[in-house]
Amino acid sequence: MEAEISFHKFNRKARSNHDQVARALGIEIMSGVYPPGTRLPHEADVLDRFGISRTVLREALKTLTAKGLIASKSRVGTKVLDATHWNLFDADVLSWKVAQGFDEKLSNDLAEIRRAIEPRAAALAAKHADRDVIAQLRRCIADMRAATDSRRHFAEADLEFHRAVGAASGNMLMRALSAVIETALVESFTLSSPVRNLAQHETVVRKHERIVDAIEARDPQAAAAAMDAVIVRGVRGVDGALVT
Amino acid sequence: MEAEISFHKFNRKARSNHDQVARALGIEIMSGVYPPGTRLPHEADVLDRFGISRTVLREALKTLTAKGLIASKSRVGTKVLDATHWNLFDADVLSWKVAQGFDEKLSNDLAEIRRAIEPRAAALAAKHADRDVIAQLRRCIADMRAATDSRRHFAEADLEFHRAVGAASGNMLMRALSAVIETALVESFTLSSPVRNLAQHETVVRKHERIVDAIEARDPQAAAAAMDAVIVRGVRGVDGALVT
DNA sequence: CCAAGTTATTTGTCATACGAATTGTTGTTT
DNA sequence: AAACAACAATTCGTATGACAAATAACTTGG
Repeated sequence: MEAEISFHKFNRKARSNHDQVARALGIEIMSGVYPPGTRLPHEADVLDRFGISRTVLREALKTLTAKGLIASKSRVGTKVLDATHWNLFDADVLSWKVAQGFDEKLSNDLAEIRRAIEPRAAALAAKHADRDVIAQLRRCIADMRAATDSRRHFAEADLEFHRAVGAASGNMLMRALSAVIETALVESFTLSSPVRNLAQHETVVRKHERIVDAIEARDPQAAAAAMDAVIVRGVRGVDGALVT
Repeated sequence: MEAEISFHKFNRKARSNHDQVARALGIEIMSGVYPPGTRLPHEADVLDRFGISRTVLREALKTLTAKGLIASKSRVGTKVLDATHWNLFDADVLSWKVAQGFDEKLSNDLAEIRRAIEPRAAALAAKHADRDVIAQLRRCIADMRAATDSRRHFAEADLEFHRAVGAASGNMLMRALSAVIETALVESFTLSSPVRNLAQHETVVRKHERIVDAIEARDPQAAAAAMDAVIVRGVRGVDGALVT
């Protein structure tokens, strides 16, 4: 029980009790501690382990069920579902996945999705972006340029830009998708944080600027191309891998 | 007698109590009965309304919280979150959204996402699809061709094909995304089910066949183009709107 | 040996009580 | 009178114990 307490302290957001339990179990499922098809320990055991009441555990399990990780049946127990059922586009699930291990495969998969979604979002934004949206994008660029001090600050400004483009697409689904993906990327930086020099910093900012220029010029194809360049650069770059 | 009353409310899975409550509240939130920022009724009122215990309600609310629809704080109550927080790529949430009203906007948004994701998934599949995957895709085609009796059968075979392509991409995230989107499309058919004649049926099947041909020929660009053609045809087609 | 009924186990639901947190109120002080 | 601080009320969070429902495993009669 003491071990669990110390584990909880690593939780950044010390939220309510069942959220911590859900996160702990979620990460363990991702890690393969409980492979798909197997059963979780009985309620009593988990209760003992975390030192919580049954109410809390059941709410945690309900959260995991809602996110597609597990399914409970009477008598047979709660078993871990196949990975195909996991809601990977849930911010929490993706966060757990990243926390469990941000390997190259996941990194590539994320990049593929980005290359599929974001250029099209930029193209859509170019079609019907009003002055306010463009001003907002410019502000994001300014924030990126100003964020020379901390790598985390830059990542957050970058995230904000890409989220804004997703929102500017006018497509609810694209906005949601961009938001989840960018959040996962930012979380991954907290694990592995390579260094970045100032010259590259300015280069990356310029590349983002070209996206806004294309959107303002109402040139969908150019916007898409500029966005794709930013993502590809991020993927292949030795330094800023996955940065943009 | 009473089994046929609801379209797909209890049609799908007459699951446990809290799932029904969660679904009911979820659809109401989508419908704007409780706009973002406002508070849900007090626990006591909802308890009364559904005639359930507090445990069930709390598990239902926990489910909605896990899907990003609501957030609870002590003393202030549980309030509906802004639509930006909703996990639209959760199968349930998307299903509720479709059940609430499948308007043209949502239809277009879905098509945009499909045009972004699926061609790239097909291209990836063309890069590294083995014999088994191709055989599976051929089987899906055969199912589609055979499904001349019921419109629903055809939709399900179609769904299976697109899901298989998503899986064949080798990208976990794309597979998950395709699965959610296609499921939402199939659900939308249960609401509006236009008619389809045999000639068009065969045309659509042929178009799908071209995708598999391109994948088998390991031609990513052709695969992407063929997939895009299928989706665009579905969007613009007078008859099979959104069918694929 | 088989089949139908029984039992045991595990999740699902209910009911009640108390704790924690926050906000509105009220009383005190300046 | 105004500002501040202590308090109370309200609402969610957690704990606890009991019972219901469902089903896998067992038992028993044929």
